[in-house]
Amino acid sequence: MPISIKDIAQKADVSPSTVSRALNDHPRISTETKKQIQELARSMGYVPSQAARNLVTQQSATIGVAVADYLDPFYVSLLASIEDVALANNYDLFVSSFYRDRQREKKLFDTFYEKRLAGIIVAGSLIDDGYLSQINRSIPAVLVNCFSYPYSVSADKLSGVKMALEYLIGLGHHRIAYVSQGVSLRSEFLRLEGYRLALREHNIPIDESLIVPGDGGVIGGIKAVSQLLDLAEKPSAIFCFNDMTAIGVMNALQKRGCQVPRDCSVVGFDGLDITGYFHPSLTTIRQPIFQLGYRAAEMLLDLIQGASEVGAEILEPELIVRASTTHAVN
Amino acid sequence: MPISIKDIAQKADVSPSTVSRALNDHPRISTETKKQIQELARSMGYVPSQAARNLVTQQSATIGVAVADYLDPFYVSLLASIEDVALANNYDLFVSSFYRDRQREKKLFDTFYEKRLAGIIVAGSLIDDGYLSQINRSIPAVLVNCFSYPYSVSADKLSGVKMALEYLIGLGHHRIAYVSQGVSLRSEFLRLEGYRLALREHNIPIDESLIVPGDGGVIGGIKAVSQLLDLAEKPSAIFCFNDMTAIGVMNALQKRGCQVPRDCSVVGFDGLDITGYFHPSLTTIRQPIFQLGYRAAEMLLDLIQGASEVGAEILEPELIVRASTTHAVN
DNA sequence: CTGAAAGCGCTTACAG
DNA sequence: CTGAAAGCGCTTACAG
Repeated sequence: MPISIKDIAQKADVSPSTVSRALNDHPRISTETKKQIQELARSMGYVPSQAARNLVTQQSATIGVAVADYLDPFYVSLLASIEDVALANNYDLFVSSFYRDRQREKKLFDTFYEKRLAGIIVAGSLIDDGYLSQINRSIPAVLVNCFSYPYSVSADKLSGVKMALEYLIGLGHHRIAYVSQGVSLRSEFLRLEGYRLALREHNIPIDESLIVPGDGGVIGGIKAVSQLLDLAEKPSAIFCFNDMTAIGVMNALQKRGCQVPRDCSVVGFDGLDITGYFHPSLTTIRQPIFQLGYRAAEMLLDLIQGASEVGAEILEPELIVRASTTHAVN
Repeated sequence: MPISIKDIAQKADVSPSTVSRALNDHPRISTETKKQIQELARSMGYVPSQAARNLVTQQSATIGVAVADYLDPFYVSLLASIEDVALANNYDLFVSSFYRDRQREKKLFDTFYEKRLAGIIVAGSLIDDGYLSQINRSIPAVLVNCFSYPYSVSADKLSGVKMALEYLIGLGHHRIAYVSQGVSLRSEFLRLEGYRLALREHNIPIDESLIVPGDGGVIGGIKAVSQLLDLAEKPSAIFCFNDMTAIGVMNALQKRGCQVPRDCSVVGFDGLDITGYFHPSLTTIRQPIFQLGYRAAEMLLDLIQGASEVGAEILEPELIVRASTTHAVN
């Protein structure tokens, strides 16, 4: 049985109210008794009950974070930056992954609500706008990479994809494949849009057989390659939905005896640290992951503290040229 | 203001007790009113307050998980398997990383206790046995890879290291370097012990200059390599504390023009999926990560449900031979 | 099968 | 500056 405020009060011969005030650094309390009680509490090994506190204050000092998949390092890095801000502001984090599953994502909101969390951050949501707009009624929420949501912070996907494509086109590539996520979400839509736009602007005809589905992970990238290498006219470069996909793509190419970048250039998307250590190191579009998480947390904190409008921020991605890309031979 | 059990009671014209019973599937309640109330609750969008429930029942249905570093995929995979078990048993997870920092790890225990969590799992603890033994007084705890703790599940490090070393020795390697974690914890001690033991058994003299410190991550591996390549007599194989270290080691070797495995073999430890996609793919000792997490969660659940003894389990690792190792040329 | 009552451990107006 | 009291939203013996 944990010791309570009452136990301390009894031992200190004061009322529980006084103990509570001492422990919470309330102004209306004599410095002396405050110190005494704090000391006593420590010596008794007192640890407050969050449940009791949350119940009476009708709020909790924990922030919920739902991410699409924490087996993807992108989300883990995001988490780390959110955690930085949260901890610095005395919030803790309740983290959960919905493993790219809509049903699990929806269930998470119930869990968050049962905990009466102070606010939530969702990254990689699979739920459409209609549902998302409901969230906000009860708990402040900030979305990452879902810029249609009023409170959100996103990387400019369209611009990122165009950077990648223009870079490849500049290297002389004309047959550029795209390995998608395989699920029609906005993040997918934007990349595809950017892909088509960039090609069109450079008068490169769009060959639909070069657009193959992945699954957002390594396996999807591997499967996509076997499809692409069976094509009569193979691609000279492959642009991937994200870095995990690109890892699979590079691996599969190398397994099939196709040298990267000599025989085929590969470009990823995300800018995961780990891709810098691959051989060859991966050329990729870096999302400002740290900033994304940092701002999301800051905006959420503002919202929690009563700000009525925090807006939707869009951050610029960046092209990181490494060793997985080179000129087209022709 | 969220709606409460009282609101439902009023609308249904019954007492709050009845509502509580209906919602909790209590046996002593008529099937009809139960259904009615459940239906009503749903239609009113009722979501129970965990704080209130936890306060009155004096426990919570959430399990705390503390991991050393969730930027290391090892811990993320572990988390995923723990989550499987927890969710299947209607527990949710409160996860936190202490980023290989003792102080942060200690603070976590306070947080766990404030939440009156049902139990905790710690992986990669930096705290010594003395402190660990205190944890158990208040909250059931299971440790992962800390087999001196009474309730724990660990991979047999010593045996794993010997497998790796014997494999390399079998390939004809005599100058085998070891890149450590750089912190003297049991997990480090065991690896070093296994390293020395294996060499001694095969009458290979131990050259202390071949034992260099890493940091458990990629950067440490990179730094270690520059130290090793400056040696007059270079190693022909490098055994690494873990896979992340090995990734750094491979990268640094390749950067210095040293081909893996032709010029130097590399062996990791952990068996992370991602290392199978590197080029060359990494030979490594696979810890049974899934089993580790799965059993830890099961044991904790047993403990929570009153089991007095769950013991300390030790699981066997496995050598995965891939492409980063080959015969010594001599 | 159902209700009234007590209580979980806190916080916070309200008096003094 | 301090205390007595009420109440947060539930659960659960105790009666009936």
